[in-house]
Amino acid sequence: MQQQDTLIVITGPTGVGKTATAIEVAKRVDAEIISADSRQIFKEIPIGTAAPSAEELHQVTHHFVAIKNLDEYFSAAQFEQETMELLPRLFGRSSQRCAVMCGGSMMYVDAVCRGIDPMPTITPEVRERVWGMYRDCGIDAIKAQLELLDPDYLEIADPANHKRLTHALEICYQSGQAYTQLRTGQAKQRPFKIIKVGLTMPREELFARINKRVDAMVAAGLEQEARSVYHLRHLNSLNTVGFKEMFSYFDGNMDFTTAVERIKKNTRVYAKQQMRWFAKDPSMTWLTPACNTASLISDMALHSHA
RNA sequence: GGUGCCAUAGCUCAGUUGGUAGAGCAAAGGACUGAAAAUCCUUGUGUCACUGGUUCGAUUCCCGUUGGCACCA
Repeated sequence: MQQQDTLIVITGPTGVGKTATAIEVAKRVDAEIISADSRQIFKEIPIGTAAPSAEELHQVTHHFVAIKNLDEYFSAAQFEQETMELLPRLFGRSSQRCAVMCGGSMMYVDAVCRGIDPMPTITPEVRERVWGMYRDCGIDAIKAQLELLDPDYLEIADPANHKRLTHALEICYQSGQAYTQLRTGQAKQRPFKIIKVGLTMPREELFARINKRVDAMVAAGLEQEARSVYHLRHLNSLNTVGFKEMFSYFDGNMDFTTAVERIKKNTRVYAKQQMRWFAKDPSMTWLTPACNTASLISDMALHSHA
């Protein structure tokens, strides 16, 4: 029987051990790895983003790791599109017709597994127009515009979340339609089987691992890495746990020890946010990392039937 | 040993002219459809150190105990 094209998704909170598991699974099913990580995609920040090591990258071919400059725009939608284009080639190269996607960026994982509604890409002009309005006139000006162009969204939106509100207005301006009209929430059908695995472990254990990993990052030269990109600190790609705290230290707003403590804390907070998001996903199979985890996952992919 | 000050949330502290208490941080819960490691929302019961006294009522005043800090010996 012909093996069906299968995407094995390995996700879970930061620090749980996704990278190592994914590499082992990829070897077992003769697959390449797609990284679903919104920060590891950038060059120049491998330490702070806990990117796969050179050795790990050498063991299995990875995609979407260290391919963008820090000032390049990238988004979940772009990730969806590029991944969908890439996947047929990866299935074709795998004797088991498998690919592995590994990462904890929640929107990226969903973008590929379920899809995102088509929306126009915001031009720099529109972005500047809306953000200029927000800067100069505040959130109420944004709300007033939405009241005119998309009152339905204003109704359901979080009134304090300026990012959501400005984004909605950007879409309205760019598309000439209400943002709400473009949002269907409909999941796309994918032409391959998806095995979605969430790695998890007791919170206490995960937090201990996170703390330890941050210490390891510091030992590996996080401070130096952060200094090397300090001049780009205004970029979204560096609005990232591990870097914003270091920048704060460089600016004299906190001492080094405090910065490291805050990185640990913010990483823990991020991990909880991921767990919360993934917990709502009914299609997820949860596993605790153990010595047989990779073999369990490959068996799920190779022996199940769609 | 003597004198003075302190003891309140996980931590740092505020406060109650006597009617059982609240900030910051930490922590917890939640939202999320094109910047998502982003962005945003919600949540404070704790023997007010212990024992006894005064009082209708004590975390608040008084006696003592314990612990801490400072100064004097």
